[in-house]
Amino acid sequence: MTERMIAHLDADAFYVSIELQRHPELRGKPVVVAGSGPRSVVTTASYEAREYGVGSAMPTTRARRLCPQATFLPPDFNCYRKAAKQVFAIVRSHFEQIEVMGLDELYIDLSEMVSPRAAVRRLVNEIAERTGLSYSVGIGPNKLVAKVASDAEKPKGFVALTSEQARQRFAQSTPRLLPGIGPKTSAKLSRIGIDTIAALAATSPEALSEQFGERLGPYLHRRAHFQDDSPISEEREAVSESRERTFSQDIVELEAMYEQLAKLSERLCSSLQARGHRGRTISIKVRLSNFTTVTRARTLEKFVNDSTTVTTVACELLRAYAPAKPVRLLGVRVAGFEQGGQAQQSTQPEPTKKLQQRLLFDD
DNA sequence: TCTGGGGTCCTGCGGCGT
DNA sequence: TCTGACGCCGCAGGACCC
Repeated sequence: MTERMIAHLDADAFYVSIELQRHPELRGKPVVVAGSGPRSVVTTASYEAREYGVGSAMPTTRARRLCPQATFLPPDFNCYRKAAKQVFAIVRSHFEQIEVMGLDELYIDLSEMVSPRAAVRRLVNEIAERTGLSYSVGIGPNKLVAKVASDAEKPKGFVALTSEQARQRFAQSTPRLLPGIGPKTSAKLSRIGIDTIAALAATSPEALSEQFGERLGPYLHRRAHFQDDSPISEEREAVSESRERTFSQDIVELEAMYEQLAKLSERLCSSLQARGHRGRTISIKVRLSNFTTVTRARTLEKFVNDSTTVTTVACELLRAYAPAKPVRLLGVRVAGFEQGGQAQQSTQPEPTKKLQQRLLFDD
């Protein structure tokens, strides 16, 4: 097999950068894009705001305490989608094999190219000139190395590494740096004395399997060695779609919950119909005031996408569950879409092999 | 500190048919 | 008729990602 070469392009503070184009007077100042409700969280913070400890997914109330002088702006996803579309069009005009991972990042397969690095440098320059957006670039023999490299020198980074170089460079970093190792796995690793990527790499797959199971164990070992053979794949078919809402105040009355489920089902079904999707499994998600979250599901004989059926089933599931505490979030999901062959057999050996080609471009 | 919304995949378990 | 092994499916929860 010929040596692969993959680039990962990651936008620098994507949403904030777009907001700064509309509000140039805020350049160089702490800016936070966040929802305004009492239970909202931060979507993106400018690098100036990050110096105060503000970060993504942090409750907005906390961000305001940490950096009261920051300008808080509500997210405008339609605008961000437009900008992303423009960037993807530029990338596609120069490269054939790309994989979009969200609004602000993508992979490019450079394997067959003559001078790939120069080509990517030209690309990010062109994106900057035409859109005003800056990107950090990571290049490596696989997606894992490319992804970690793109994050290493943000903003405006350009880092190319082999797997061996990545192993050396990040040897003393926390395993949390590796995509696929989240807070839970990282904490569990720490509990057994593994606090660095080097330590994880030095642990045998067998020993890891004992702790993490037959799949995750060897997977963690490969991650630590920066081994990754997952392909660049253009598109994936969606397998489910959902709508959920956190209420600014917890709901107690069952009738009010039914009303919310009906609204969510309607929103969900109009989107399903627009996409031509129908599914057999309807589920609800209920988050109680103490933050415990439960899901309840029912699989029907027929594929459906009409809001009457979805609402009815969702309400029946809620009635059967009968929440014992006030409810802070309700969600409705339709899964098990028809067509496309039986998606049952997973062709993906990697636990993290999930390509989020989701609701990116519906305005 | 008080935790969004929209996704994917994995794991473990129990029911059921063969 | 009963029992056990096995595989499939649905369900629930968990972990992770952007």
